[in-house]
Amino acid sequence: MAPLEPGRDRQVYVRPLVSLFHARTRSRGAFGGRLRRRRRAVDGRRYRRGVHQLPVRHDRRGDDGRRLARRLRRNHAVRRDHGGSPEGPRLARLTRRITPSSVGSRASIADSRSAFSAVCTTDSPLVSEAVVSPMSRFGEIEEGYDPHAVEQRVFDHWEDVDAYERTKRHRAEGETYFFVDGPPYTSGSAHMGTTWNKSLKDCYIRFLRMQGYDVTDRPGYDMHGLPIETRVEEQLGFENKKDIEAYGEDAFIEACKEYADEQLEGLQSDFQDFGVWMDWDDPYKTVDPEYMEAAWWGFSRAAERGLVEKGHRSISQCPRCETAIANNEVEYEDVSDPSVYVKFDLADREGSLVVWTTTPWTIPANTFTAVDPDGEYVGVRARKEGEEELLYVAEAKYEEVLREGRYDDFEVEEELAGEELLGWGYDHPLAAEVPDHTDHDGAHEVYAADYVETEGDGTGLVHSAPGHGEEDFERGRELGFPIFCPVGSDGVYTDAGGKYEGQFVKEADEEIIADLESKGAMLASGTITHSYGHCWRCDTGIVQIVTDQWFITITDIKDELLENIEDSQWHPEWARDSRFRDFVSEAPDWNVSRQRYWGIPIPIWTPEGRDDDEEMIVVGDREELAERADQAIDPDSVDLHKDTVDELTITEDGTTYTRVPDVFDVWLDSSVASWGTIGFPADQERFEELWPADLIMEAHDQTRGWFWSQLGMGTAAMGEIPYEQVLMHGFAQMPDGRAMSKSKDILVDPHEAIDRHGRDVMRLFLLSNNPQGEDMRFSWDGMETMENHLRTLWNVVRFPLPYMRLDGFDPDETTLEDVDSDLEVVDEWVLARLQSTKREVTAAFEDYRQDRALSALIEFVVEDVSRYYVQAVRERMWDEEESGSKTAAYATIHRVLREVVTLLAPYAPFVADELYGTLTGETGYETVHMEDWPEVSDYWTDDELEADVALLRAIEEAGANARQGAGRKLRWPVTRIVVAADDERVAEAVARHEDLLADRLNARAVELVGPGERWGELAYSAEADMSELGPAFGDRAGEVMTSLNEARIEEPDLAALEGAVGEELEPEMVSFVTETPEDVAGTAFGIDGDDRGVVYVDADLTEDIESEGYAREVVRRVQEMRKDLDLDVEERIAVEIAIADDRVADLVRRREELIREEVRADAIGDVDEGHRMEWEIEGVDVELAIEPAPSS
RNA sequence: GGGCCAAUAGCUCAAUUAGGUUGAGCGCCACUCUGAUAAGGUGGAGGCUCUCGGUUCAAAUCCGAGUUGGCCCA
Repeated sequence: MAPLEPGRDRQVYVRPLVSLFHARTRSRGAFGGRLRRRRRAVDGRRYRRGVHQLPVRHDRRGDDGRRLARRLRRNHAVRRDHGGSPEGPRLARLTRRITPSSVGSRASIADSRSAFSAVCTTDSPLVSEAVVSPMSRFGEIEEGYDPHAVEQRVFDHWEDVDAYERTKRHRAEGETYFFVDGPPYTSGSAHMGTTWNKSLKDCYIRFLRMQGYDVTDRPGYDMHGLPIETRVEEQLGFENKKDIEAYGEDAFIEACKEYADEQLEGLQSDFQDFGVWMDWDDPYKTVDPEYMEAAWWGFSRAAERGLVEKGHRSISQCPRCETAIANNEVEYEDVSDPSVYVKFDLADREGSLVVWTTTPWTIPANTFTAVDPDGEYVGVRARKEGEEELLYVAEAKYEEVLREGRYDDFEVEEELAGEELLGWGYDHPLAAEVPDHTDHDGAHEVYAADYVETEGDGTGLVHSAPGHGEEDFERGRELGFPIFCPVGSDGVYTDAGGKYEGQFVKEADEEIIADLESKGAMLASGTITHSYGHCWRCDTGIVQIVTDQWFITITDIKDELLENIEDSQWHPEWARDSRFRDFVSEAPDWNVSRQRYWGIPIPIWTPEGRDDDEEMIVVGDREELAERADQAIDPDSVDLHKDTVDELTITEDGTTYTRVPDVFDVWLDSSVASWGTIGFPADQERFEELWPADLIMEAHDQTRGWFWSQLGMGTAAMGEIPYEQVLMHGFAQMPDGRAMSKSKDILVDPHEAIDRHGRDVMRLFLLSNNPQGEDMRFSWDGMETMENHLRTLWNVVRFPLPYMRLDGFDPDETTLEDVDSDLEVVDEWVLARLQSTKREVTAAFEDYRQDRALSALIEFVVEDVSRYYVQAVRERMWDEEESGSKTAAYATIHRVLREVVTLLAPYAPFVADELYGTLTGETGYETVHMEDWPEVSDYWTDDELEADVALLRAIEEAGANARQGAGRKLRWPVTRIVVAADDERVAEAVARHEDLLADRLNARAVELVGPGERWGELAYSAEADMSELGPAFGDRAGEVMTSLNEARIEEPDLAALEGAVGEELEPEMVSFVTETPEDVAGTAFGIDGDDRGVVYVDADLTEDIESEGYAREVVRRVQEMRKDLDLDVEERIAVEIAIADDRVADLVRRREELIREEVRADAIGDVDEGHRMEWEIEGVDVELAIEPAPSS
């Protein structure tokens, strides 16, 4: 790692403090004997002040002025009125003294600020610095969290300090980490799924950088392929390939490039706008010659291994695009198609075979009929309209088939096994219409085939046309048949189609059905709705035809592929083991050729007049192309697209080779990303250093896509899987659980999410979702919640700043270690919680569960820091006197907040950076993203203390509950609370923190009933432990539990309980529960579901308590009236109190002193003018009036 | 039609590698607090843990069959 940037003397390095304390172990044991514990190292070493600080001073020069100016600008723009500031009395007082009458206008605020600073300089070096630089550490931050304002400022700041470049340089010497970006396809803008994907990538990259890695972060774009071609065709108003030819290949390719570039710009700016830090100046593009060369290289390696062949195969063809498409480009949707039952008349015997098909247009190419040799078939004698026939179908299907044929009646005449049908001959039903139909030896006979199901759809006899289907094709080849396919690449019958020549196949269906009917070959004809394959781009129904295509024969290396899978780790694991492996084992050879234009040209040259794979030349890179091509080309500047390379020929040994016209399947482009992204094969060095990828992360649709294509190419070319870790996330769904769909306009636009809540909030929400395999359901509520959490953090950071500023607290001069002896228990506790939070966050991150890490962090901020710690230390910070305790609180909260914003940085990079800047000023890095990931300190770890405070908090909570149960508001003191502790630990905690408990529960006294002791007036019942009762009582366990729950006994004694229940019990089976007397409210407290004791609140009223209670009621109302008048916190007033009830009036009078003090009243007496209100307090009418004191 | 994953409060999720009386946050309602205030506290309502079977003294959890949703394959 490189803490100091070479050549940058202005860099201040703050070494992470925690790391120095690894050797120290903090003293253990439950609360010792003193409230404040003194920390001492076990090894007995003492630590000198400041020894951990590298005293590198900041040298203000160069572009620093710019930063300063920017910060000044920012600071002044956000200054707010001090008058109503919630920063506490001390600050308000000071401010007022300086600017007695000028609060409000922006100019006067600026004045007041420097005046204020000047006053504070006498005893505060930090504040004196603030005169020079108002926006130094602890500069004021906005009163409310405004995501958009923060984000705009941080964008500016990043630009000003070159934050991204600086952060990368900062890690330049770190261990390399090779992340590969799965290239999004450049059509359309970023949707929520893409946004989630990039946010995840950004989050992990930032995390890895903070851990010290030099992370490869080159983004990529997938820019070739049919989707862009079809978009451009639409724009140009084209209908088919002939239009493209007419327009000109060169021009069309250029148009595609322009379109892709345009789309790329949109994506680039979106991703940058989301706060994603990747190398946007240098993305890899699949259309760049350097990248295309990587594909050529990979393909040529596969060819060297003998894995490239040209094959006559059955493929899915899009008749509009006139190209083969891969199986995984076929999309299935429900359509209505013909459903016909056709009779094939048997040649040498009575009767016909009945077959079923939804594609009548394939009947002309019928070559044989398939049966399941082990299946059961029947011959059925059927009658209709006086005519009689013998029909052969599967036994399981005959009733259904005959019903379809509307026969009057029928009977099974013959039962026979499938194998008995083998070899039966029949007549092609359209022999006359299609004269070129197959009629070779063995054609039109019955054969066995494993794709036949006697109980599936159809008749159990399968019409087989090897020219129109993969299975039929395979079987036809096995049988040694020539393949008959009378359909061209545009889905139109060729001359081999006879009568149907020139017709588009789907349109010929009708005529074929009519012809079959007129020949009496049609048993039944209807329609059916079923799912049928369509072109993924233009939605045209595909046709199965046989053409010549280029393949990578990955089935030859299937074992190697499956082995290589083992070298990758997937998160979640099942994605690899239950899903990817299945997909890979079933994957057929990869058809990589497309008869299109916008793609990487296949680098194969074949001898003129031949186009097979016998004597092909496969070119591996531009260098080789330049060497072998007949034409002169410059390898550095040659563009490798089709329009260029089609012209090139190669002549060797007297033979001239021409390029095959096809381009690659676009999936092949991204399959080479792991080396294409690092400039291989041109750049060997980086390849050696980085390859294979350490991590990739994409959504679950990529099992069939990029996860697979990379495995295929990596294995074919390199013999290895090109990635090690895979994080497979899910899809973004609508708030109601529907899939998002751009074409149906069902979506939540990330830009809208940003408009409503900002980038940090959106990222926080996205990243709070489980990234492993599960879909993310978008939720505006969830967004709102995240914004609230950030607001809480904002307020927490904002709270201590004014006090620190006033006291000139310098976290570098006064570190946590310096104030060790002044730390109070609550400080030690929050530091301990910080350690366990870091431990949890880091572990979750390393387990690829950043969502769990985030919730641990948020819980710490909201629950522990905001709701507890800040509450607990407020009064210490308000203290005007110098105090060790106050300084200790400063040091503590500073450490906590600084680490919290650091942990938050990967999630909410904007707000984390701004808060970090405020906390560290000029002494930190330019950006939080350069920080090291906070380490867990053993020294500050204290699991026992964490557990203890958890107990105290539980007691407090239960006490508040009991209070409410007793009907006594917190404002009214109670005489005492009684804590019945179940164990020694609870008793210790209470004993030591009686004052704290008394204070927080507003009790005059705290009594402790230790474990084993009993508090009088309590009854007991029992609670059953079902894990004990179950085995002991078997099926009566439930019944015994019920009687236990209902039992009431005076002593928590097993014998008494046995008496009450009438069963023999063991001590482990039950725990006793106290039943509170009526005049006392009790609430059980516990942790993690385990009861640890009970708090009782004695709500008995005494005159003294009533006196204080009523007085405080008056105080609160006066305070509210002060607020009505918008009085300054310090402003003195006069108060008039008129109470309708004499007794209450007397009680209140006893506490006049308290009232005067609390409401800052000089006098209690008559008020003439002023603010007057009537109140009802506990049923008593009270009239109050206040006015500002005449001369204060 | 097949494979994988998911299904627990209105919403988002927990429930500790192998069963033991279902929990949290957000939202909602009521009360409360009023020097973080577009906050804080307490309580409440809200669940045949998707359905049906099975194993077991005992199933949200294990097994089988379905239903719904998502992805993938045909």
